[in-house]
Amino acid sequence: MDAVHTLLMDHQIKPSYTRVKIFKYLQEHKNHPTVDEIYQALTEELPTLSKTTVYNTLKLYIDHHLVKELVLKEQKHYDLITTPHAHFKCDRCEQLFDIAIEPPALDETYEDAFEVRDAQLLYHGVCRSCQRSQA
Amino acid sequence: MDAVHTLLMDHQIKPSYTRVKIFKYLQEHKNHPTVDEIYQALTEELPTLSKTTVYNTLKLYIDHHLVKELVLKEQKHYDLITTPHAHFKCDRCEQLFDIAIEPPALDETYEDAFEVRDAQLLYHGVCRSCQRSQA
DNA sequence: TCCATAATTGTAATCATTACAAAATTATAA
DNA sequence: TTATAATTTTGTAATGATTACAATTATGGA
Repeated sequence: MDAVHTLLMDHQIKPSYTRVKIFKYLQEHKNHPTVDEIYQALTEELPTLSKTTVYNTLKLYIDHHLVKELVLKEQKHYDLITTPHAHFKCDRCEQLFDIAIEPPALDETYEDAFEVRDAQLLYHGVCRSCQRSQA
Repeated sequence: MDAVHTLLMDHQIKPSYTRVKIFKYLQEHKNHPTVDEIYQALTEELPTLSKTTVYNTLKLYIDHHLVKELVLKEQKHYDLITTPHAHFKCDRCEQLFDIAIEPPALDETYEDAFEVRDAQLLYHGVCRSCQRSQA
């Protein structure tokens, strides 16, 4: 039995051929691939693969907390620069809240490898009033 | 003289009527508006305003570090869930690097107001090799 | 084998953003 | 002032990732 098979079954996901392939691709390519990269890479082995399937499968994994989506695409928002701070976005009401936390600075391990020009810290979840108004 | 006029001039930006209006809108609406919200709000006062102008003006302010762009829109990337960690994105070569820093937890001030389900910490800047290969 | 269910595909629609060229406005110099 | 140059603004079209959705295909059980 395949470890990926078992893992998917454990999460009530039927381990179809395509799903296993996509999962293994993620295991073997930890460089945060995009949908297009996954699609391009697998289309040789799976000539009938469609991009929609890649989207669907990733969504399935995300819903089951097997995969994380890295940079949420949404509209851009604009802010007059004040002090560094973070934001909380409610996934229900879509509201954006300011949070008075500064993104942590990079320590010595990284500070000569990367010249940081900006940092963004974004929390996601459910805000108070949406928690209350839940059925 | 208007304070916004002076501020823009200080940053070598000609304070045109439209530019001042957009800047003041941001000052008076700190709720992180989108391009569309700015456009919709100002289109009454400035009936000939175009969305392109809003985009252009914001880009100008961003380049002069007067305004910050809040959630960068780009392709989504996918990552198998491991431990919480941060990322560094090089603005030159577009590469994405893992950073072993955990996004800070929300303290007592916020913890009963927000139910956090996810946090993303993203650094932007220039990576080592791009710093070296600069003219 | 037949049927029901689920998985996969492909095309079209959506929508924020960008490119670009034309038009309008403003500044400059004679 | 007038002509000319430079800049700002506009509007339309293109781009490109993502989603909607209906059609097709595969799968597993009776």
